[in-house]
Amino acid sequence: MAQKNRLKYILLGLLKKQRQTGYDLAKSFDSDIGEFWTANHSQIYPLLKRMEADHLIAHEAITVGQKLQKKQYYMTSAGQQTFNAWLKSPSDLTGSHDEFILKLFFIDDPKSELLRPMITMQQQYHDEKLHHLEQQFQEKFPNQKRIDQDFGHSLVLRHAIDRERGYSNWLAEMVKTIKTE
Amino acid sequence: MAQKNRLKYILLGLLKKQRQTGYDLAKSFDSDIGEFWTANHSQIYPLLKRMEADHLIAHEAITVGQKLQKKQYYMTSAGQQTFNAWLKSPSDLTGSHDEFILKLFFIDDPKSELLRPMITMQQQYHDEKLHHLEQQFQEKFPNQKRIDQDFGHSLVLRHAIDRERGYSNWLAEMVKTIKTE
DNA sequence: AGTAATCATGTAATTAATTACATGTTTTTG
DNA sequence: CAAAAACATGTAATTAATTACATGATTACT
Repeated sequence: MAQKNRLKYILLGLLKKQRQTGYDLAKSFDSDIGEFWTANHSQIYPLLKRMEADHLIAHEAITVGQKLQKKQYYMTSAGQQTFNAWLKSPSDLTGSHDEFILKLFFIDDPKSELLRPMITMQQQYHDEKLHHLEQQFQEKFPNQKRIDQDFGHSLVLRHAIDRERGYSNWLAEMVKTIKTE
Repeated sequence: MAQKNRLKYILLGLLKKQRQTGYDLAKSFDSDIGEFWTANHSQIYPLLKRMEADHLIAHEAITVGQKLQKKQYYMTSAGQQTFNAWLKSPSDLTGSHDEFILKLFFIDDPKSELLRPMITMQQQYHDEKLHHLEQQFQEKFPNQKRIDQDFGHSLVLRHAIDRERGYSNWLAEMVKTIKTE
């Protein structure tokens, strides 16, 4: 790929909240931000180096225990600026790649016997996903105070929930459509 | 990137409908399939060669006019099998990358003055997109007959429209939320 | 005290995808 | 008929991202 390197901005955004190590940053993709973006440590470590060379971030070496060396990264003011500029820039919307939709596109026969099992599988996935997201929201935002503290995150989660509901409804509608056909 | 090479299956799916050239295939991404996937000719031509080497497709050379050489690609039975196996396989859902959502995630202050212009921009984009998609649907599927002929495509378009409506509603809700805050 | 899990950081090989470079033919339009 | 637009096919350079390889330290558990 030769994408837009959005990971750079994610790392900046995460470092803005608190200084942390590459390991910590990588972990974020297992939890909160992982809900809608992926990255692994082998991509993160080299990128952090590059970003430091570009003076967007810097690090402080910390020794833990006897020998273990940690690198606490933090944002520079140049990084701040770059990040803010990104927030204000127009967003690229061409990245939505839903493989199921893609498959569906190629089913030209409404009576195809492939359709029903495909939809069932998808329903299962999205139901689970919806349930998971709702749980996440309750866990992370049980009250208004928490929402105000991490507003963007709450909006994104809410959006994800909305999206899953829409998806589920659409799948259910589809089942009805092919049932009568 | 090292993605799942879904383009391979797209090309197979398109060739299944009719034999065509790499140029024709590339053009598909400017119209119908371009609604939700991107690819350019410099990616397509080499991939077609590789797929032919793998015996998923084959081509027939056609001379147009005096000199122009076209390559009409078509699916082999092995290609058919590969394509069908893909349709039946579980779909990878990790590819949804909405940059706006990503930005939103990092706005932790509900009173941030960045929020409103960001949303306005996004609303404009999605309203246009919605309008475009609705037009597309009317153009391509004016009656039930057309829908039955290209069922999957109609479902996908309908889904895209649904999604845009959901997105617009969510954005509108968000505006209300930040207005009162 | 031993061991498993987690913390912590990197590199190498491969593949996917974008942008730019490069060339020539045929058809349409003024 | 000349020019522009569209047809047609490729390669090169670069960047992004995944998977696998590689190593070692610290903490938690039994």
